[in-house]
Amino acid sequence: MNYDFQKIEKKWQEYWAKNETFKAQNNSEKPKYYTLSMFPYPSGAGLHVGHPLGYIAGDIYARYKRHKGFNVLHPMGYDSFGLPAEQYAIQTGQHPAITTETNINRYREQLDRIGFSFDWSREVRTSNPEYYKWTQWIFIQLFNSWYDVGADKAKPISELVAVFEKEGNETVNAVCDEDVSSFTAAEWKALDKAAQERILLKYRLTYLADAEVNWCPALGTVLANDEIVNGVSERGGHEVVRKKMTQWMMRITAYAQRLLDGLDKIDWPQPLKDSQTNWIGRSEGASVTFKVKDYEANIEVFTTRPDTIFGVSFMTLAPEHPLVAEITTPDQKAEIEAYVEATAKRSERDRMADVKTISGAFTGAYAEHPFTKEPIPIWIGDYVLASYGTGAVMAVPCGDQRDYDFAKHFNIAIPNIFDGVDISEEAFADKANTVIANSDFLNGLSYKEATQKAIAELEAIGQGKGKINYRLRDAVFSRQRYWGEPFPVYYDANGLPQMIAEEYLPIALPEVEKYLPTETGEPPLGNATTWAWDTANARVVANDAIDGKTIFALELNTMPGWAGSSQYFNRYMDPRNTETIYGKEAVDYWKEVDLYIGGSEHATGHLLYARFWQKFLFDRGFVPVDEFAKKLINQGMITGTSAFVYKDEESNTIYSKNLVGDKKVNPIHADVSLVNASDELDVEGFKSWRPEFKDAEFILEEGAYIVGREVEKMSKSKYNVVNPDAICEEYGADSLRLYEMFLGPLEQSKPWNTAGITGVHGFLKKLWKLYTPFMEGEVAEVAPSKENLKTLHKTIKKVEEDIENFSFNTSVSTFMICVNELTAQKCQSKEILSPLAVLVSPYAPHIAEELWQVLGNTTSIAEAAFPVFEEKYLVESSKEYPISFNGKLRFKLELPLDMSKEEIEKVVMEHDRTQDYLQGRTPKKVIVVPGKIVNIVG
RNA sequence: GCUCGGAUGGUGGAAUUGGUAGACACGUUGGACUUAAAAUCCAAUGACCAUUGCGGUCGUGCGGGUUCAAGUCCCGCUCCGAGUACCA
Repeated sequence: MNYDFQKIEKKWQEYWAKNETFKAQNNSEKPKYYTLSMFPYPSGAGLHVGHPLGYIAGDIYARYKRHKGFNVLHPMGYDSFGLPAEQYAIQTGQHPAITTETNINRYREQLDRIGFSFDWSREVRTSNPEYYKWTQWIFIQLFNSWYDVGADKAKPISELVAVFEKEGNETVNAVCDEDVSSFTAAEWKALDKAAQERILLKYRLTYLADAEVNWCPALGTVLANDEIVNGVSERGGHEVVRKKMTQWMMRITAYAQRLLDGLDKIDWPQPLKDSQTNWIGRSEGASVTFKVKDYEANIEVFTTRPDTIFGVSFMTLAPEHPLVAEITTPDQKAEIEAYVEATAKRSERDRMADVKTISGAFTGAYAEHPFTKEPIPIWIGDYVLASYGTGAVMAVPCGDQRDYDFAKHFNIAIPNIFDGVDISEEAFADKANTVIANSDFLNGLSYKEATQKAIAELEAIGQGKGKINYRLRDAVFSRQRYWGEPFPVYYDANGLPQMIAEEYLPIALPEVEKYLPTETGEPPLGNATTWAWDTANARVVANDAIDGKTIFALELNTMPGWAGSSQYFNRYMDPRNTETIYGKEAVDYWKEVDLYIGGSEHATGHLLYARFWQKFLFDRGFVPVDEFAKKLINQGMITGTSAFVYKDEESNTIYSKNLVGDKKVNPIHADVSLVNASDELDVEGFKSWRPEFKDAEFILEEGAYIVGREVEKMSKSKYNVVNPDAICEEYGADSLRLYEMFLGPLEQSKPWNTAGITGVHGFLKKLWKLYTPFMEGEVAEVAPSKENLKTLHKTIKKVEEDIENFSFNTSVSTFMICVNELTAQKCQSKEILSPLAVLVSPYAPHIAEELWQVLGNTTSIAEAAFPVFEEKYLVESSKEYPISFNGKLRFKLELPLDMSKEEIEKVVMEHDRTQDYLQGRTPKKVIVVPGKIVNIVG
């Protein structure tokens, strides 16, 4: 009987679906285990072999945990809002929902073929109204919350209002906008409703603000910082400019410290934690207030080096700093204005690309040094960023290279305040070796001592205090796009945002004629004609009904891509709940994701925002834990192995790789499916694939055309994409699963080369062969031999260790060794073959199910317990000792393991070969490590 | 520039606390089976030298060091990859 993988795989995929084998229950006697793979954006291109890598690893772990007696939750869904479907809609007029549906169906087919143990009954799609209802719901909760710094948690806004009514805002310590002024209870009560609303907006965890945003004209939307790579949009690589717009913002900065602290509690890869740490960018220092001379204004700066305060010789403001226009003297006005205008014109990208050119302008104004009272010239320069700290720095040229360069360029004094340091060539920024000089009360102190002293003195004169600053900014939450979650928001007669009551959610995405911005520059939802909120009847009505009394305009922006993905892992716990976001029982039972697998590219996007929302939901009592994923693993990328043919530049001749020599040739990508395992090209296939080369002359070597190979990113344009369907067709899903694991360590990036798959496919055939006696009829009960048991238990031990360590590649090798050994032993014992099938089943579930059935079982192997390793089968009585001389292995000697050190030395020294090597010399030393090695020195 | 990874045969990669480097596969070569091919099976396969057999020298990016013993530990470099970037 042949190994008919097509038939077997289809059979068991149908069985699992029909019997709902992997459906998870929200309560069980068993311990719970929640393993999750990051859900995909269903793109039009479908899956290539790189995509399922993490899913396969997660699936192996899920199946393993099931065998180990856990109640396993292993769901899958789709992050189905996003730009590509919308771009396609703009080009073709096709509704993104239709494109998305088609793509999802294609994904589902591809996923089903690979034999995943997903609980599809829990599938979520972020673009489904039943799902985004709850994304909108969370937005409302954020709107109705503020951050209490004292309690270090988010609280309902109603509690804040209660405080305002009782004692005003003086006692309130909240994370809020910087421009809140203080008021008493009486003053608060005297305000009208709209004025109160305006104040509350400054406290809410999501709020409207006029923000400098990254505007991408080509995409017609703003982008978050993490959506910009190298100054251009991550998607499409379009130009990004700065623009001021009213946007919904998320007060993630309230959580900066907790997001940082939480990293210590979770088992995530260090590089990922590092990039979150850098992104949050905590720095300790002081805020210092400088008075502007002859002017009623102060300049606040943040510095990490308050110890160098006596080294300040100028100040630099960002060109966008609000004080610039005010303090500039008439003489300098023209110059400053020209400079401000010039920098505004430069795109962020230009400014970044060109960090070497030093530019700036003098405002004509002076600040006053807090201690010496000396005048300090105030400059502006684009090396100071408006978005970091206060947008102003106290420049200490002797201690900071940027300040140093600026000072040199503009001929500003560079006072030296370091003891015994030469600063004629460059600034001195070494904190550890700092000794302060020429600094009044700080003289002779180290960095640490001087910092403390300086802060204390600044506090004493009321011009500064210790401060912790974060690089993390509040996140822009509005997108000027169609295909995203609509906000559950309308704008009342005062133009103030109002939340729609929870009971009327979801607010469904309206239909539009065109997916482009409107002629007046409004977002695509501006094209909707039925997009107004009727407060009296609580429903969406036509725009022409807007009367400013009971019917109002709805929000035109939509939410960003990360909104839906910041809560899906919780929703899987209770995905069909229509009453609440998830039942308390469900979320108390599953608590958090035990194992999360996904790409490292989400380090500062999805994974940071999701942690933020989780902490918020925790504060407000909606979830029981404040970190959503205990352990996280990044799967590496699978790269493609591109193939090249070499066409002569002059003629229509194409040379085989090793005949190119010094000839001038153009490498041309050949489709990898036209190349065999020996790098030989199917020339006829190539000619019909690229008809422009049908008359080309192919110069072969030894009768074949050999292509060049190069590892590149897997992409359509490089013709190196390998489709998992094709692999399933030719070798089967079990081979695909095994091979993806066999390629190398999960976390590492590695090239795909289809040629190697014959190895694992051959292994499955050999495995199948071991069981063939049971397919052909009755097999007499055979007791396992000692070798059989040793092979089996060795395998159990290794495979179990490997799975626990996520070292899936080595367990595939272990299976191969096991099957090779059992084949050599002619093993026919059910006591060996039964547990072996279970061991293999997480990796190659289809064949395992089939073999399990062949052995006479009538239930799914998924229910079988994982075999238990027993040490006793591995106990050896002897060991083949390597005998080395001066660390070099010379021969091996089989000796009993219970032999003492002395006895071993005696036997080895008396051995003929030892005497041969020593040639009469007496060794200086003999190292004997029982059970390991013997080394003779001398 | 900074931070974090990594470098082992022709290829992907093994090697637990320092203890037999190259497991397991791919590829290659030779052989068996076959009219032939495919499939399957067997053998060899780090490099170099020797070969009648035994064997020997070198070898984990480079240069040092610790040790009886180093892919593994320490110091100094080179190259490659990822992230980040005027963060005061």
